[in-house]
Amino acid sequence: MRRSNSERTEMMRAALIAAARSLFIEKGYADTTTPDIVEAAGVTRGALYHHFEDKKALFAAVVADEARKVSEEIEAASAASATARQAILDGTRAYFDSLAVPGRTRLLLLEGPAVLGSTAMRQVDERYSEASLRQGLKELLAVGGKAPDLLDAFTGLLAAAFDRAALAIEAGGNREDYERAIAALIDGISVK
Amino acid sequence: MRRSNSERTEMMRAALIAAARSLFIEKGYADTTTPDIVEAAGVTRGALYHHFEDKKALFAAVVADEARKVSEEIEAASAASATARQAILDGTRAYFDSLAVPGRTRLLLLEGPAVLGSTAMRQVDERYSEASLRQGLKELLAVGGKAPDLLDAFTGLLAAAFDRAALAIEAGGNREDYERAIAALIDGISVK
DNA sequence: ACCTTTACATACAATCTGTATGTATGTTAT
DNA sequence: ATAACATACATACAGATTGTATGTAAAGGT
Repeated sequence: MRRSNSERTEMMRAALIAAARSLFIEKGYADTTTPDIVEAAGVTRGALYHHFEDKKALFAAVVADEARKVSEEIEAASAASATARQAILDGTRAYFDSLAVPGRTRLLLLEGPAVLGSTAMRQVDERYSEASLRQGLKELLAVGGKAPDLLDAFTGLLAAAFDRAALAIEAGGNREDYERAIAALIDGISVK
Repeated sequence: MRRSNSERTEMMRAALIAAARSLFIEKGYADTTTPDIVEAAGVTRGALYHHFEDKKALFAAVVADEARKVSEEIEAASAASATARQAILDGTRAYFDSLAVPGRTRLLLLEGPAVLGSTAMRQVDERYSEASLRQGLKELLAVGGKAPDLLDAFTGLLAAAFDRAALAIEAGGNREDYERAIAALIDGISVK
């Protein structure tokens, strides 16, 4: 079968990312070897090192893929919300749903920051999921007549709280409790 | 010089932990090799693998040491606080001070969860620093006449927020802003 | 003093990563 | 259409790292 180079590249990258994703989730970054990955993808290490600079770059591609999916699901869930408060709460629930996809917490919350560094990971987070949270909080503070000088701080702190909640829920915590606690935090900063 | 076996063990373990700590902070877990560590400690790999099961176990010992120090500093800072609210805020500031020690955020917040796993790391956190936060929140909710059914959730969420604040401060964020934001979160959940 | 156990050093085997090199397939220009 | 080139991928290799196995010296018990 004859395929163009761009088609070959696209398919090969997708195959390697899919195989790597599965193995990184199952065994973690350190315990996943490049021979493992290429065997799962049915190719050789030559293909991997042709399309990715190194193992870390492939991991970064996997993480970016997941972050984009999470972001899209949050946007879809909160786009039609009536109020700023409701948009944040809808987005929170969508975030929990999205992070409940097996392996995502490991990729995005545990291994990502360690392998890629906190600053690189923060940039990914800010570019994707934190952007909508910041917007929601901005409107919430505006509605409540509060100064927006702590907007950045609140955004970061709440994003971290969401992350922890997702991990706790995965570990068996009661999702309802965490949703109520987050609602309480949101309401606490929006009223004086 | 003649030393007892227990003395030898204690000194060797301390020397290995100190050397490993320095290197893990400087280069990270993956890029620190066991030859590096034993060379810095002035011994051979035989000593390392005699006292620790593997490289990960040595890392765990380093992390546990740091977590204990952080916990002690929080306890010392909040022991004499007048109110529950003040105890939490004093503890928060002590936490930021303690996490400002170079390398601690990397060890405790970034590499620890990834290398040791989130559950193992959570147990360390809960055993040490989160215990005092939970106690403070419990009193705070009691004083405010609020039900303690979300105590666990609030403890986890706020602990995560503290962690994020420590990372943000280290990355150049304004510490005052984060302390004010945290105070706002605390006050938000303590009043109705 | 002898024997056992513990502490540590040295030697070894099995991977794993990244690179260098070789080959086949696709692309472009004449 | 085919020569010339670029891209995609496979194979081969060198260096480094981990954990273990084995050997030696020091300590502890009887």
